[in-house]
Amino acid sequence: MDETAPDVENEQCDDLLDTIRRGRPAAGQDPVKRSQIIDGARRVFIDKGFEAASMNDITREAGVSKGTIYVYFANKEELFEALIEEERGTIFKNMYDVLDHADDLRKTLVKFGKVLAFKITSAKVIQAQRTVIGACDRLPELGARFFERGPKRGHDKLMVFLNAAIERGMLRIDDVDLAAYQFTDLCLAGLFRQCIFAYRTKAPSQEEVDHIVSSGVSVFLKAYGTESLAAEESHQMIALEAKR
Amino acid sequence: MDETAPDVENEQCDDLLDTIRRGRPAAGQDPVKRSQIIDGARRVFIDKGFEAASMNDITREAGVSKGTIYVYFANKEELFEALIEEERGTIFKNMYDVLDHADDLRKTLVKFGKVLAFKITSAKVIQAQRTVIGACDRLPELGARFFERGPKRGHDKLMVFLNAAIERGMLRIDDVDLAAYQFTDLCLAGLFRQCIFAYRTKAPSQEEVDHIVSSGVSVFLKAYGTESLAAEESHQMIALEAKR
DNA sequence: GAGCAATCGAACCGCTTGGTTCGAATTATT
DNA sequence: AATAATTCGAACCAAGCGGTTCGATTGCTC
Repeated sequence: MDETAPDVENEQCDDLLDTIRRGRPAAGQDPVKRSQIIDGARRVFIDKGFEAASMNDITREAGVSKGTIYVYFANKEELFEALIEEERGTIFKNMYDVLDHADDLRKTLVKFGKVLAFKITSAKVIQAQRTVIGACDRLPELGARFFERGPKRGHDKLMVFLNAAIERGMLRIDDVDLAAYQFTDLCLAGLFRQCIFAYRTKAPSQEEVDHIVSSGVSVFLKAYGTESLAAEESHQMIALEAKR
Repeated sequence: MDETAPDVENEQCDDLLDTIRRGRPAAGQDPVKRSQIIDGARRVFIDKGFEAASMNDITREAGVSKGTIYVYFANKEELFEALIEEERGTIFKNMYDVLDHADDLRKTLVKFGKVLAFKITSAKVIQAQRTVIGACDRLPELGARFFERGPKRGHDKLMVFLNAAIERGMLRIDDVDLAAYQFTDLCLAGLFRQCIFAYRTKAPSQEEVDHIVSSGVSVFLKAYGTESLAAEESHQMIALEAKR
């Protein structure tokens, strides 16, 4: 690290002290203004892509002067990275909660699959992903970070869930890591590639997603479900028919 | 159509006649020069993306004067589209031949899956796909066309193959269209999204692809294989063990 | 070797880019 | 009301953009 460079963390600390002392955010520290800028940036970046988006567009869209933007963000790349970081957070937040209150295995998988498929193929998320993908030749670490802290983190949570199901004797899986990827891709079955290349004006319909996911879960369970899962399910079936 | 505009097709025809008559390509008709331009364009577009690539870069890289480029292509977009059109052709050409000389079902599916996974996740193809994805907000029809004439066409061939296997009583599938997507995505199992966001410097190893594909085919056949497939496979197994 | 046409290469156009600067206006604390 | 500092807005910069033009050059055909 460059020894002559000012220590960023101390600087921020000083700014924070200033804020407390004077009851007013220091330059480039007001979170409201910051959001305002990022909100404008989001609209511009996402529908123009990184390269085509101009700082002047963002200025206009955010209703903030150019000078101010450069107080909050050193340059275009830094602004973009901050935006994507936030975007990633909101996209993947709570996406995997379904896995925590598990009841029936099949039902849980279907519920999870639907949430996943819907989120990942929604217009907003597809556009955001396109923007990241388009920029990730120029900013290689951005794409890697996006994947690592987004999809990958969810993948890990899914693995934990699958391992628990294995423990309970409901699944038999050799390579859980691979199986988790297979499950995710079964739930998306063509949707992701189709959407990312040719988003069909509107998102896939509820019915379409339902059909794909329930079929995907069936395939997954036929491959990895154990006899005791089958027994439990037929037991439920009988109970259901008895009720009828 | 604009009646005053010269008829493009007749113009090309005249040019062709000129070529034959004079033994020399007409302006903007020399296929060698055309390739030379596209080759340069490929290098620039693919590693800079559509927006960031400049016509001057391409001029330099192709070793062709700017004026000449504009004789062959009306503008940047047209050049880019021509490039992608060619790229799509070379990527997907022969990719589905494996399906034509079918012998053993599982073996054929594995062979096909490997070809698919390798192609789609190779460095060159990933970069090309990124470029298309990055540009497809600005050129929406390009992405749609790419998908339609590339992945979609292969998908259709796979459906034909699956239908034949159903006819032979080896598979039992309700929704063949969906099943074909499931198969493709089972063979890629996470690879595509992983590569497109965070290409890990080198392509997935042969072993990795082998593992993923053979596992994917197993899942697929457990879900959709019939008893007669199982019978045939166990029959082969017995023959194999007898030989040992 | 004469004639012709495609290619070259450089200059040029108007425009936009990311980024910078600075005095004026605004805002909140004291 | 005085003070201090953030924000504004507009002008400004050099650079690069896609695209065009045109005379010089090259290389082929006859």
